[in-house]
Amino acid sequence: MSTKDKILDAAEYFFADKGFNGTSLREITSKAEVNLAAVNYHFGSKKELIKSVMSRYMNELAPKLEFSLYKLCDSNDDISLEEVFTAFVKPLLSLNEFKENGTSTFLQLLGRGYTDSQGFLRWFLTTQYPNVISNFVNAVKKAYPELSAEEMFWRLHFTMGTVVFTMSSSDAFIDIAASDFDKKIDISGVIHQVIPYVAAGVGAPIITE
Amino acid sequence: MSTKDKILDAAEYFFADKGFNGTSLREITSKAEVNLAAVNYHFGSKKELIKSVMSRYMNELAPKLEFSLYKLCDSNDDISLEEVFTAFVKPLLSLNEFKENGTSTFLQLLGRGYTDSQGFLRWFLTTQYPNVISNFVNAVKKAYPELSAEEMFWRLHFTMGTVVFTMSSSDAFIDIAASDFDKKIDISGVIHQVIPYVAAGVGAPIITE
DNA sequence: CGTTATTTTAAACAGGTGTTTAAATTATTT
DNA sequence: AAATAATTTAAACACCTGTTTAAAATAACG
Repeated sequence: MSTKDKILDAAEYFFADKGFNGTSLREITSKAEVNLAAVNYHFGSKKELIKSVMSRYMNELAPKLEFSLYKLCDSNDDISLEEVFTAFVKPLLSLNEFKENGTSTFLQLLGRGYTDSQGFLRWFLTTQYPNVISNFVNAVKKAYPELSAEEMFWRLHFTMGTVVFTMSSSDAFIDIAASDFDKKIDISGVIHQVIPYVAAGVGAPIITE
Repeated sequence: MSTKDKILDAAEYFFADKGFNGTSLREITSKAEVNLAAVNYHFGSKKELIKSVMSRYMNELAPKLEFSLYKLCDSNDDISLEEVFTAFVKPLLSLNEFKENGTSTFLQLLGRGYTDSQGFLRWFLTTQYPNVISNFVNAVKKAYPELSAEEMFWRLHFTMGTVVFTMSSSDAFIDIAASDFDKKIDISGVIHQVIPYVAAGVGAPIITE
């Protein structure tokens, strides 16, 4: 394995668990068993390393997600919000074939990206992968055309919050759920719990008053 | 104003904006115009300072919240989930009288507490203020008795995520919304947008399959 | 082989972190 | 007013941070 890949693997491991700010380059290079200076040599800076870690996943996920959402919009049938959110499941779970624990790692990273680092990663994702977002918005529009642009704006951000927050702490939640309900759950189980929730949230009646 | 209060005020200002890890004691003491060593003298450590910042709000909020939720459960009438979440509004908004921008500051702090610092603050809040949680759970149970304990567990965590994530970035969202929709919104506006969403999410039909 | 490139290495850099110390100052109490 | 206690202060502590440097090692190419 190349030095670059060794660094990326070690970086994503710590980034997902402890956030970007909470992870030092020395932790990363020590786990990766490479020299400290290798990060700056291969990536330029820590900020670029963070981008690279996210890009590796996004480049894998974005096309699948775009296609899955596009297909849904393309048909002439009516679609439900549940179907819109279910369109995320297969692409997300396919990350487990891309990398071990890929799905939950990616979702945790996404959560970190939205809370750490004062939103620079949010900017990075929305500018680098705008089609995912626009396809998603189109699908929601088709499923719930009465939703105004403003309500859409808020509800999609609420949804983002639900998913990102849940997933960034998914390991802790899964542990608690396991001990409280004596029931083994994995990341796919959490996803199937969250879909009815966000679908109902986005599909909530429109505020009239 | 006492040194202790000056530190608390400066600390909450930076903590809300940049997180606990992202704020240094030197930033705090410099804004508070007190000596660096004052933090350790008055609070012992940074960790204890974080707890104190949170406690100041929680001690103000917890009794009001408990009472508001308790009153709702106490009546013989049927209650809706919307009513349950609406019970949070007045206590939360009353923080604005307690401190300028108290509501949004507190909610941002809460968001930080759940993502920063690997969950030690989550532990602190759930152990120090358990009655808020249990009253809340009881209210939800009364509004939606068909919900199993496990579904309740997940949906309340999803709700936590929605609120906490939204509020920790509420300033950014409010800015975007203002420029995109030409409409001035404040923290109370966001709260009224989020209630139908979480009420519908928690009230989503039960998964049978 | 010999000569470039590329990559790895140890060391230092400049700056930041939370915390502690002991002396100086202010408040309180006797 | 004198003695004690509480607070504030500047300085240092030990350690960690991302980044840079120049020399050493490895790889690629003519």
